[in-house]
Amino acid sequence: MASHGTRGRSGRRPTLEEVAARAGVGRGTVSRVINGSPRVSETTRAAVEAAVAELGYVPNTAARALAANRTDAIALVVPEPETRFFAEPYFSDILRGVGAELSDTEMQLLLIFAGSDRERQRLAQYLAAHRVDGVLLVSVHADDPLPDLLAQLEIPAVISGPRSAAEALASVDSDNYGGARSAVEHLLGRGRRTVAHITGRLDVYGAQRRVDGYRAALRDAGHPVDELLIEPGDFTEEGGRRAMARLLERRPGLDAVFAGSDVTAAGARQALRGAGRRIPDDVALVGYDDSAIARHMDPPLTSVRQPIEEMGRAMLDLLLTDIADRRPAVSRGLERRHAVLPTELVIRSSS
Amino acid sequence: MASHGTRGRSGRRPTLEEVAARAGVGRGTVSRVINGSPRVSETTRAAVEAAVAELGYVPNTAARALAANRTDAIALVVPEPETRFFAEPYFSDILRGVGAELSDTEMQLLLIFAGSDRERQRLAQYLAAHRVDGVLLVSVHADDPLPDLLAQLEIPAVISGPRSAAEALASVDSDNYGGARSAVEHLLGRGRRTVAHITGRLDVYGAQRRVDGYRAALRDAGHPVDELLIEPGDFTEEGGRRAMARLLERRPGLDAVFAGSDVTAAGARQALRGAGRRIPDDVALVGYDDSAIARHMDPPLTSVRQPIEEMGRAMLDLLLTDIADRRPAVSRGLERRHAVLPTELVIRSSS
DNA sequence: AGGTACTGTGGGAGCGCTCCCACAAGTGAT
DNA sequence: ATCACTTGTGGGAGCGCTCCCACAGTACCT
Repeated sequence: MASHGTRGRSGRRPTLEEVAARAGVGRGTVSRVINGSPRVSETTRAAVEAAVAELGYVPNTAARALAANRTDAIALVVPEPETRFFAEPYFSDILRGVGAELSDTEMQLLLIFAGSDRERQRLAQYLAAHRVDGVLLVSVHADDPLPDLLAQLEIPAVISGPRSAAEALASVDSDNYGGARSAVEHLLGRGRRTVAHITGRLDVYGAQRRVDGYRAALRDAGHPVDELLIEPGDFTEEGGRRAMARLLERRPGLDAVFAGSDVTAAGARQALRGAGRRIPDDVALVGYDDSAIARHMDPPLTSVRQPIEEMGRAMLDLLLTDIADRRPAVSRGLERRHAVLPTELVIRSSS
Repeated sequence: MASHGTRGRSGRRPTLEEVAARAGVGRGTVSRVINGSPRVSETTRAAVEAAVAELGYVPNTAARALAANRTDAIALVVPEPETRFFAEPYFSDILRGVGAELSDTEMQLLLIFAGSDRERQRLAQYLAAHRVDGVLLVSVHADDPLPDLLAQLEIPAVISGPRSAAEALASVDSDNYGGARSAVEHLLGRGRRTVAHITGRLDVYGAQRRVDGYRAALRDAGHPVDELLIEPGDFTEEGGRRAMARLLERRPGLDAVFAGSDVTAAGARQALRGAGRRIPDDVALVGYDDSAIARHMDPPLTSVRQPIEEMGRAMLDLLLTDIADRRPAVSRGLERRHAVLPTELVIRSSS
């Protein structure tokens, strides 16, 4: 945090032109040095750099933005109220990943909440003004109009968790299919014969993929898929409790449950306890997310971990590429614009 | 989120000039309408507004910033690693207050972490580039160079929790003195005779003020201040435990403790339990912050609540005033540049 | 009638950059 | 020697605003 050069003398900040005069070169040359163009001789570069240091020159962002038509800023848009943002570690993990990756850059990250209608209105205005070069979108519901707005405005964007298999935006996701698969394979591997699944909200694409993974694991192991062992949940504790109750009624002989989330698993656990089932002795239980709940449950819950921080990093990478290519939000080509990161099964004593 | 006018037709955004042409007026007039100048006739204003709506005009922020030499953005600077930011409700409450107050404004809020040296470096660069019109500073340590940098760059700033009685920056604080006072008065009012105080870190000004309040309450009630009843802590649980142990050794007859924070109180509670003292029967306990810890302690902890969200609001108000006055970080006049907000004693069963 | 003041308006100048064209100087093939 | 590139450099034009001066028009005094 050293103070630079002669800055402050006059209160006015030095301009490119002044640096150029001081270094005895033209304006264009200083600009090239500042922006790291290779087309500058070593001697000239050194002279310019000296002048920059002496004057304490810092480029004027507004002027640059105006001339170059870019802002060097991107937004992380959270279409949720702030409370959820702070409550769920998911967001802070994403933020950490993005932040880490961003620190190598000149880019500025803006955090924008769009939970209320009011905030959404502001966001729309903000995007229309093109105040950011790109957008990172986390936790988007299937019917959210935000992606369309982005596409219409031709703003590069990356979404975490595609809304469907045909997601038009670039996306980053964890391998929901593979994660579910590994969970079920693990249960079968431990000798469980009747594995039930409490799903997440099925309007969430990731939840669908988990069901697919569940089915595939059973099929590949030679088990028929019993549709009555699949019960829809909604990611909530109460939903997990109810779903588990129904499953126990329909298939009292089940000996394992794969829940769509840790919270759901917590609900299921209560219902199991209520029915006098012991975990894992009578029924093995596996959750999804590897959240704090999983670690603190009694017994500690086996769960599928997603590399959330890495997902944040991957999102940023994709976005910066798009921005560099000046590509709009909707993919034109069909390149690898959907990154899928591997999950990891964290085995604890519930299974 | 309605889409505006004919925007998108060409991919290019309309400019002021185009709006002017459409409305049949000059560039200056459109600018006046956009910026809400009163010096425009009703008819003209209506015509311009119609043209703006038809073209879907949105001002170019960069051009405005360049011409007007302002950014319409302010930063909330957190000189802590992100982890603490998410862990402590203090920050999110401040953020909520600021956000609420800001939504009436055109201003943009940036959240900047400056926990690591690397991040601090970036921040310094950022501020030097004058990319924000003002800065909100939370949780600043006494020896932090940031306030000086702000003053030197002549950037308006408001600090939460002044660093001393002679704080040069505008500041917002809660009434630490009064809060401590009310806590001690409460204890005396319940018939306690020997009230100890475990302080916070005494290099934090607020902690000093709490000691002052503690002393004043005793004096005004006609109790002599026993210096051996004042034991320095450091806001941590371990510190509270140790301080309590020392107090019990020196003054085994004490019947009440006012702790500098809830966390400290939690530590004190352990030491008291360990020494076989019952709370509140043998020793009454009062904390500070009214955090989640206070509510979940056994027994629930009486604590001093600070209106944090309101503090955020107040900070923003002060800052916006300063920005409007184009005043630098250091106060020139001696107006009411130090807001102090009242605290509230939340009485629970620990006292 | 002439002055004075105020209101509303148009448009020039300029904010500090980037982009790009022009051009000088050097390099090597013909 | 000529031509064809390449490399490094200077500086004009222009990005889309705000600021401010100039001026027309109206109103109200002398």
